[in-house]
Amino acid sequence: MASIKDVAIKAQVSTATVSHVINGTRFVAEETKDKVFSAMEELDYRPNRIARSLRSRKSYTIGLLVPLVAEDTSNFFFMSIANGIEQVLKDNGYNLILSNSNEDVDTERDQIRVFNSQFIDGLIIAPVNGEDCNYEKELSGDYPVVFIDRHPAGLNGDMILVDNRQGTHEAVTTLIKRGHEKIGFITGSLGITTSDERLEGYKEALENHQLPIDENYMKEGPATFQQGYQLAKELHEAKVTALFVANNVMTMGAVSYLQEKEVKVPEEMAIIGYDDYDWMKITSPPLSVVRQPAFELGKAAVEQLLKRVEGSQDEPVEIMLDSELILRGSC
Amino acid sequence: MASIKDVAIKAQVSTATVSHVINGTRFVAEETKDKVFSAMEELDYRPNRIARSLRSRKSYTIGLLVPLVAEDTSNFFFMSIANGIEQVLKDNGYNLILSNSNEDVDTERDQIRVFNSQFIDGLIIAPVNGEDCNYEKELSGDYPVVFIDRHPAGLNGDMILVDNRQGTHEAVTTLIKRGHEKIGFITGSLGITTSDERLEGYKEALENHQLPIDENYMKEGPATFQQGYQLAKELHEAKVTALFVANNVMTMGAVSYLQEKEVKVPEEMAIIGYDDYDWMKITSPPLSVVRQPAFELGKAAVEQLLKRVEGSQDEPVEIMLDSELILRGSC
DNA sequence: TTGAAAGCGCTAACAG
DNA sequence: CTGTTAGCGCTTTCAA
Repeated sequence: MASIKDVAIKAQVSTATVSHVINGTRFVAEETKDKVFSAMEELDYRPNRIARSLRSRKSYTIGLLVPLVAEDTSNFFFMSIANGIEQVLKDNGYNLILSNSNEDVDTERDQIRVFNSQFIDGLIIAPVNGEDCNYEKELSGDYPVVFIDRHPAGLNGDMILVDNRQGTHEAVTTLIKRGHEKIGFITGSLGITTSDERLEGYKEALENHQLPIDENYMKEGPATFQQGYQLAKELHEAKVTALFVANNVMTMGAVSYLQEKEVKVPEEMAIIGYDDYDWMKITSPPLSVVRQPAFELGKAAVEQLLKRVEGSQDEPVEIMLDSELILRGSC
Repeated sequence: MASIKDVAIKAQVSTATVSHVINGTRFVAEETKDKVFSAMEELDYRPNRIARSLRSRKSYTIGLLVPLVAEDTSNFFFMSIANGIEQVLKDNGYNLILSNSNEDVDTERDQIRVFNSQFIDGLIIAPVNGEDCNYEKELSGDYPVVFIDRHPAGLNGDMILVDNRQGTHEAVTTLIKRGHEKIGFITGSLGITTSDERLEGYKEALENHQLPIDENYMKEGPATFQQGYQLAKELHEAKVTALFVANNVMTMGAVSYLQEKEVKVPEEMAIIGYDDYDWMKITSPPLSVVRQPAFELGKAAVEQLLKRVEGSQDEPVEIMLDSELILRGSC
C-alpha cells in the first residue's frame, strides 16, 4: 500500500502538502494540488485510517452495544435499530462497530472495556437490566455516550427512549373499551425499565377504568417463545378474555399456544402484541400490535451522538418517542 | 489516558518490558511483571489498540459486508449470519465491523474501499448480484476474504455456501410426491446465484418426475412483501395447487395473499417457504420451509477466515452446507 | 504558498 | 533477563 510519503515523493512536494490537499486544511496552489492528485491516482493511494486516528484522535467509528440473547431470531427490535443507525452513519462517513452484551452485565462490562481501548468516537448503548452496572465508572468520559431504549436507574445523560407506558396504556384501554374486563398481561423479566413501564401502563389503564388489578392476570418470565406459550396457557386457564403481550418474542409464543388450542381470536381471546413486523400481518387473524419506532430511535440516537462528537456541551437530552397502536384483526 | 510510557516510568522499567508483559512475547521476571501489573492497575492503563494496529499491522477487527435492502425487516437471514459471526469472533478476541451494500454494486464497491483503508484483518462478504463487480481488483489482497451465500461468477476463493439446489429440489419433490402437478415457483430477481440455483432445483425436481416445465408457473420479481403477494395472486389465478416461494420476504407476501383470499392451506393451495423463523410456526397452518443454516454458515465463514488471518495458504475451500426441509402443516 | 520535523502509542529488532 | 530505539502513516506546529 502506498503511503503519504510515496505520494509526496512522486508529486515532488512535502508530506505536509499532501496531507493538506487531502484534508483541505490549508491553501494549496491549484498547480500543486493537481500534481498531488495525479500522484495519488497513479499510486492508487488511500489514506491509512489507523494512522490518521492515532494522530488526530478521531476514528470515524462509533460503537453500538445491544443486548441480544443467544438465539438466532431473538430480538429483531435491536436489529432494526442497528440497521437504522448504520444507515445514518454511512451518510456521515462513519463506521459502526457492533457488539453484543448478551443481556448480561458482565459481558456488557467487558465489551465496554473493549470499546474503551478502541478509539471509538462515541457509543450507543442499550443497557442491560440495570442493577449494579456502574456506567459512570466504566464509561470514563473519553467519548460521548447515548443510551437507548432503557433508562438506567439514577443515570443522567443523553437518552433516546420509547414511551412504553403510553403505548401499553393505549393498547389496554382499547381492549377495555371493547368490553374486556379480564385482561391478561405477559411480560419479559421485570426490573428492566421497558418491562416495568409497560406494566405500569397496563395497571394505569385498568385503574382509569375502575377495573381491579388482579395479580393472577399478570405473568412474568424470561422473554422466550416457550415462556410466551406457557404464560398464555396459564392465563387462558385463568379465563382471561384478552391478552396483552409486552414483547415480540413472547407474542409469538402466545399466538402459537392459541393456535394450537384452536382458541378463536378475537372471539374467545383478543390479543395485542408488541413490535410490528411483516409477519404480524400473516397470522390469522392479523395481529394488532404496539409499534415501536425502531428506525427513528436509531436515527435520533445517532444524531444526538454526532452532535456530541462534534463537541456539543448542551444539557443532556431525554427524548421520548411515541409508539403507535396498530389495529388489525386480533382484537 | 495513561500510555505505555507512563506505566514504564511508574514501574521503573522500559516500555519494551511493559509491552512484553502485556503481550507475553518474551520472558519477564515475576518480580518485574508484578511491578508492571500494579503500575497498570494504578494508572487504569488500557493499551491503545489503534497504536498497536498501526505498528503491528493487525487490528483484531474483521469486516462483514452484507446486502440488506432498505426496509426495516428486509432480510433476517443476513442478520442471523451476522449474529453467528459475531459470537464466534468474540470468543477469539476479534471485533466486527458491519457494513451494508444495500444490494447495490456501487455501494458495495465504496464499502470495500472503506475497508481497504481501514486495517481490517479479514473480510466476510455476501456479494451483490455479480455482474461487473470486479472483486479481484477491488479486493487487492491486503487481507483475506471469505465469500458467503452467493458465488460470484468465475471467482476462485474461499466460499461458504448453502446448497440451494438441494434444498429446493427436496421441497419440490415433496410437493410432487403429495400429488401436486401444477407447482408455482416464486423467486426474487434472477441473476443472483442463490435464486438461479433454487430455480434449477425446482426444474430438476419436475424433470425427474416427468412433469412439464411451464413458464407460466414461474414468477420472478424484486424480493419484497408486495411482490410476494402479487405473484401469489397471479399463480393462484393460473390455477396452481402448490406454491414454492424461494425467499422469506416473499413468503410472507404470498401467505398474506392466501389469507386475504381465504384460500385454504393446504387443501386448496399447498405452500413451502424459505428460511425458518419462529413466526413460521404461528401462521395457520404453520409453514413448511426450507431452513438454511444461517448460524452455521456464519460460523464456518469466520473459522475459515481466521485460518487465513493466521496465515494458512491452503487451497481455497468451497464449503456447501445442506439445508433442511422442515415440514409443518402448510403442505 | 510550502517544508521540516516532532510526535500520536505501540512493537520488535538489536544490543547488551 | 532487560533496555534503547527506530519506525508504523499520518497531522500539525513552527518556520520560511
